[in-house]
Amino acid sequence: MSSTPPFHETLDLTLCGSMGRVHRLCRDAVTLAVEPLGLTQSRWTAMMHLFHLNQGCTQQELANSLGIEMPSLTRTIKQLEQQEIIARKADAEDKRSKRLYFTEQGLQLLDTLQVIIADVKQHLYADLTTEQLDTMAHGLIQMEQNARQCIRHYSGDK
Amino acid sequence: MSSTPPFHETLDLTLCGSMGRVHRLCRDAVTLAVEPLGLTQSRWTAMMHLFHLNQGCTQQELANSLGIEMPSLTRTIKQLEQQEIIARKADAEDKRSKRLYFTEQGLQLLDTLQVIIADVKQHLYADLTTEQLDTMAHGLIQMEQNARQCIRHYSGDK
DNA sequence: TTAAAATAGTTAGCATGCTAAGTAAATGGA
DNA sequence: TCCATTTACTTAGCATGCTAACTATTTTAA
Repeated sequence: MSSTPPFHETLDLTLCGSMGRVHRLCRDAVTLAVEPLGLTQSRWTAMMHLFHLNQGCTQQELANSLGIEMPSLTRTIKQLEQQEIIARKADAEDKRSKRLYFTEQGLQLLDTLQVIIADVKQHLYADLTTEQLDTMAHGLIQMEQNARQCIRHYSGDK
Repeated sequence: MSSTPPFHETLDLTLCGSMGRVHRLCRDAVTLAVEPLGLTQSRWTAMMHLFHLNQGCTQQELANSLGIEMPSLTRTIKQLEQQEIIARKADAEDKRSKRLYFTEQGLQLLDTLQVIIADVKQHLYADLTTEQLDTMAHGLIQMEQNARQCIRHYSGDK
């Protein structure tokens, strides 16, 4: 027994591959469930984050919340605007900024979306205890910090 | 205290967003570290998996190991072949299959790659105990199963 | 034995992340 | 005050995942 490798070593080369795979699968599950609403992953994710940030935030704030870069968000915002789910209004104070709001229809769609996502989430978390989920969440945060430091190490510092 | 929500609830809407983010960051960290070798993420990942499968496997087997679809792999294989890191040889038994082998240079590159990845991995896992990593690995497997079932639920079964 | 179904691989084109480089507005220091 | 820097956002184009649809081969079954 003492020579058995730790379980996670057997799973994947860096755990990263598994995370990518689980990420894609969870994403696909939700996207499939919300398919009737005509939303892709990037769109429903942005909607959920906009809801949690409260309306009226800037694109920069939303991008930070999503953990993606601005250009990635620009495309999604444009689509949501074309679908008339959200509206962009120039900030009166700072003419560079655009603030984001749900339209009337957008709010209705959001309601439906929330219900569906809550349901899917239950399925995704099935058979996982709160302790397990919390351990995973803490681990993810730690790995995120490690990775960022690692990136700094290999790029900036030479 | 009793009304405090579980930690993972505060982290992200579905944990999926975090996984995607950590996945991208880990991937970037390794890719940056192996940059001198001229390899992108999909290429070094494929090399590592090919090594673990032993040479001579088919593209289908490698795709399964990587958890990606065939067309995604085709592109990567083509690049690795152009870089003369791997070679494809038609199977004598089954003319549809192509078996994958490292070239001489490919093997040398692999050696260097392994050393670098082992190093990066240490950084990425810093401050995480074996127990934590194992819990995460088990959780990921469970979530992967849940997601697959969920996808079946929303697509096939109606 | 031969036509239908399954399997290995490819090509074409979409979704979503990224970086690099550009525009317009705000800010800060000479 | 005014030019240089910074900031918010956009555009262009790449990397890597995907599905759909095609070819060629193998297997299955009538």
